Amino acid sequence: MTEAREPRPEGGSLHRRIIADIEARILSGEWPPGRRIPFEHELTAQYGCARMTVSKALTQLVAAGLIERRRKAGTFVTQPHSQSAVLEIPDVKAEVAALGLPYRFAIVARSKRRATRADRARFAVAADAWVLALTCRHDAAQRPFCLEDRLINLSAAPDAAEEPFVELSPGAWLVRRVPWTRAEHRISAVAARGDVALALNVASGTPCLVVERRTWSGEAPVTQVRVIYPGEAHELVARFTPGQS
Amino acid sequence: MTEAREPRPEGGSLHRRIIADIEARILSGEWPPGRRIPFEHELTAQYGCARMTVSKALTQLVAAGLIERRRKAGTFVTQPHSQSAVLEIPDVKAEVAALGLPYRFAIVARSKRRATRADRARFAVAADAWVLALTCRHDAAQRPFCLEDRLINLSAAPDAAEEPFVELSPGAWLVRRVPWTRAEHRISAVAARGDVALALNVASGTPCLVVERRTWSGEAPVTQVRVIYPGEAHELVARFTPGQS
DNA sequence: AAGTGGTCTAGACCACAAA
DNA sequence: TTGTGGTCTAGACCACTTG
Repeated sequence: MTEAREPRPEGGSLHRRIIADIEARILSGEWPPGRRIPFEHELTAQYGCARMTVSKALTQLVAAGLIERRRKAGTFVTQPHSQSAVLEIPDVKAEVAALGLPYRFAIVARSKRRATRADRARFAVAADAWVLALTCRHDAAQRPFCLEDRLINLSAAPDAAEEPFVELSPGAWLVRRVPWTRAEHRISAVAARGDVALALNVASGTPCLVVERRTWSGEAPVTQVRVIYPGEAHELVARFTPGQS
Repeated sequence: MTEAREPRPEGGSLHRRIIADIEARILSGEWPPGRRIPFEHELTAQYGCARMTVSKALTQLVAAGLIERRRKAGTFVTQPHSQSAVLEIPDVKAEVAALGLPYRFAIVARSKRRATRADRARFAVAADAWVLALTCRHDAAQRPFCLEDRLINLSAAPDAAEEPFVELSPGAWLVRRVPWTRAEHRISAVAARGDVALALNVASGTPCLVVERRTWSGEAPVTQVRVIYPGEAHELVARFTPGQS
């Protein structure tokens, strides 16, 4: 049975207030890394609530990486080790729209073939697999915004072979069609050379930001893409606020 | 009272199995974006468990971004919009150690001053605030690995003024001393010029990867740092597996 | 051996949005 | 108005780890 209890006074639910309280003590330095925080039963008494409510709060703080829990020993503030941040990788169209510029894309090269040795170096597809190679230029305000060089594993996305990619760019089309379970991104800086410099309309040697993404569905590779952003203007932004739950 | 129930057969707790089941249906495409998934009371019946157990599972799937919940309407598979990935930003020392190379760092410039106009452009510190500007070169195997240009707000970290930064690099020292609540990272590509090219021992114009990080504690700025990695070799890696909870 | 966290139950009341 | 999710309770048993 549920007894009468006081109404929630302030910012939302009780377990959120517990989270906020503990988080504040950790972030202020009052509870430094390594320090044991009160046991569940102590917090239960302190907040006058059921154990499950405290447990819910602490579980979320574990997920946020602020605390660690060990049976019999207790709950401890984690030692900060490596920072992690959530990197948003938007669709190029959305990215251009966010700048308030008109967007356009065009397929500049297309080739359906059996995977070559070079293809297999980019992406672990079977030697005899059919792949679709696409090069796509994305424009913002009639100027080159980025160049996309993509390889699609046609056994994972057979429909791609017949798709003209008129309405949707290859990336947007794939994200709607093929569910993926794993992705890996690599970000690096390169100098634009030859065809790339030409397509992006920059001088050879111009530094460019490169985002390479591989996507799998289960164990099967789906696509590999290399997006090249010209010049020093483009920025990827990642933010992290610990315990934003 | 708790009735007898079957022992947990397979991979862990019941709510984890519920998570795995639903996740599998979403990732396989069986439940496409926008589709309503069973109500809590249906899942409760299906798994023969209490409502709270289902709720716990669904709450975690919300946190993972796989589903959205609307009162009275139900729970729906989210539309994929922008991909997000967790970017690990390790300490430089750990980064070099991971390559199996000997690590060393050296402070190459140090200046304590009141914030200049240029400093305030980098970071929103008060006009009369004391700041510590540091330039630090990190070496791997006796060769320049990256160049760190840092500004520390001395009102947030007063001890930094007297710290020689011999044992720990400024970044490692700060992470241990000053709790931070918010960080923002910007990643871009630039060409090495002048002093930077000299310090990194590369030709002028060499493309470099730049990671700029600003850190706050509450509303107060703590530090701003710009880390420049020379050449085309360095890569930042980010991975994403949806719903790894 | 004892005490911690991990998980689960069978209820309950409430807030909110859709019909 | 109605039915959904949001939150909470007061128990319970179990697993693990440490002393």
